[in-house]
Amino acid sequence: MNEKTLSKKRKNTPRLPKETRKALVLNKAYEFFSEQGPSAKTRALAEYCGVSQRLLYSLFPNKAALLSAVYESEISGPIKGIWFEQLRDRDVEVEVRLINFYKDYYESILTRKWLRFFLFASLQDISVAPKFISDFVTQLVKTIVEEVAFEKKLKLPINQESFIQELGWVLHGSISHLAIRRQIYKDKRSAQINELIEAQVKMFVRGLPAIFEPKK
Amino acid sequence: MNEKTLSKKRKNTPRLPKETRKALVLNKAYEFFSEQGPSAKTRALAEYCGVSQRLLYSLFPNKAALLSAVYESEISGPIKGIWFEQLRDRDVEVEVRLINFYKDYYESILTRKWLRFFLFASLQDISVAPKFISDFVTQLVKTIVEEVAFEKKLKLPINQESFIQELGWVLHGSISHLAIRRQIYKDKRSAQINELIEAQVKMFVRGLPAIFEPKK
DNA sequence: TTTACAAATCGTCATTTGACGATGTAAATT
DNA sequence: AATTTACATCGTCAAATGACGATTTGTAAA
Repeated sequence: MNEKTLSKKRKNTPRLPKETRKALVLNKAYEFFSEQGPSAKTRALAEYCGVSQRLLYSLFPNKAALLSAVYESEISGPIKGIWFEQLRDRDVEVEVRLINFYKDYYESILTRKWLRFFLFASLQDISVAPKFISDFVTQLVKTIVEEVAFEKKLKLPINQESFIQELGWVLHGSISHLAIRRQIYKDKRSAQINELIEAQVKMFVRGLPAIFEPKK
Repeated sequence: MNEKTLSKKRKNTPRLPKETRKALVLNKAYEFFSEQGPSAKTRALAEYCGVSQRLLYSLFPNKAALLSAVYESEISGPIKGIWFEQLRDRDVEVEVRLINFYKDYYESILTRKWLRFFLFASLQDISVAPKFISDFVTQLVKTIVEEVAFEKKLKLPINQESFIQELGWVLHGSISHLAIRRQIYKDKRSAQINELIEAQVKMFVRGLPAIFEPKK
C-alpha cells in the first residue's frame, strides 16, 4: 500500500529502437491478422503486441500501411529462388524433384498463417493475389509441365502457353487445396502429408501423358 | 414547389408479406456479403436492398442470424442429390460421368458468389466448412475413387478409408482450386473451362492406377 | 549528474456501428 | 368508410473505432 502500489499504472514497456520494435510488431501483426482478418481492431492488435495502440501509429502511418507491410515481409518475402534451380536439375528424376519441392513448399509456405493471410487479402484486396501469381506461380507451373514432358518425352504444343500452364496448375492446385483443407477448413485426417504429396506427384506424372502425345 | 415537393421525404417502399420480404433480403444479402465480406455494415446492406436498416432487425434478430440464414439457404441449399445417382450409373463410362458432373458442379456451385461466401465463412466461422465437407464432399470423393477403381479394375486397400478419400480430393481439389483461381484471384486466362475439366478428369483417371495395383 | 532526444503512453475527438423504441401508413377486414 | 393489423421508417443511444496532440519517461551522450 505504499506510493509505488498506488501510483498511476502506466505500462512499463521495454524501450527498443524503432526498427527493432517495428519488426516485432510486424511479426505479431502477421499472426494476429492471419487469425482475425484485416478488419480486426488496432486496439486488439496493440494489446496482443503488449504495447499501446498509439505506438502503432508512430510506427506506421495508418492501418492500411501496416497491413501492406505485413504482406510484403511475410507473404511474398519467403519465396525461395533456389526452388527453380532444383526443379530444373535434370540429373534427378523429375518425380523426386517434384516430391522434394512440394514437401518444402508445403512446410514453408502453405502454413495456416500464410494461407489465411493470403486468402483474406485475396478476398478483400484486388491487387495482391494476381501479383503473387504472376510473379511466381506462373513460372512454377510452366516449369513443372516442361520438366515432366521432357522426362516422359511428351510433345508440348506450341502457341498454347496458357493451356500448358493450366495443366501445371492441376498439381499445384490440388496440393494447395489440400493445404487449404487442412489449415483453413480444419479437415483433420489421419493420412500423412508426405505420403499424400508423393501420391499426388505420382498421379500427376502418370496422368500427364493422357493429354499430350508422346514424341514418336 | 408545391406541398408535394416540399413534403417530408419518407421512403415509399412497396409493402410485402414478411416471408416474401425476407426471401428478397436473403437473396440480396447473399450477393452483398459475398462481395463485401461478413464485416460489411448493415446500413450498406439495407441501402443495397432498398429498405431501411431498421427493417433488417424486424426480419432477423441480429446480424449473425442474418448471415446464418444466408448460409443455410444459399450455400448448403443448392447441393443436388441427383449427382450421386449419376456418378454411380455404371452404364456410362466413368470418365464421361465425371466430366458431366464437374461441368454441372462448376457452373452451379463453384460460382464467384458461392466461393467468396464460403471462403469468408470458413475464415471467420469455425463450424461451417467442416459441416459442408462432412455432409457432402466426403461422400463425393469416396464415390469418385470407387467408381474409377471399379472401371479400371483397381484393388482398393481395406482399412484405408481416409487415404482413399484423399485421392478423390486430388481431382476435387484441383477443380475447386481452378475455380478459386478464376473467381477469387481473378486469374483470367484464355483456356476454356470445359476443355480444362475434361483434361483434369482424364489425367485423374489415367493417374489413379499409379497408386493402386490393378487386380490380377 | 545533467541534458536532450526518442520511445512509449494517456486521453480524447469525430465517426461509425449494431441495435431498438416510438411512430407513421398502406391495405386487408369489417 | 371506419377499423385494425402489421409493414416499414425515423431518430437515437451506447459502445467501438481510427486517428492523433499532448505528455511522460527511459537511456545514451556530454
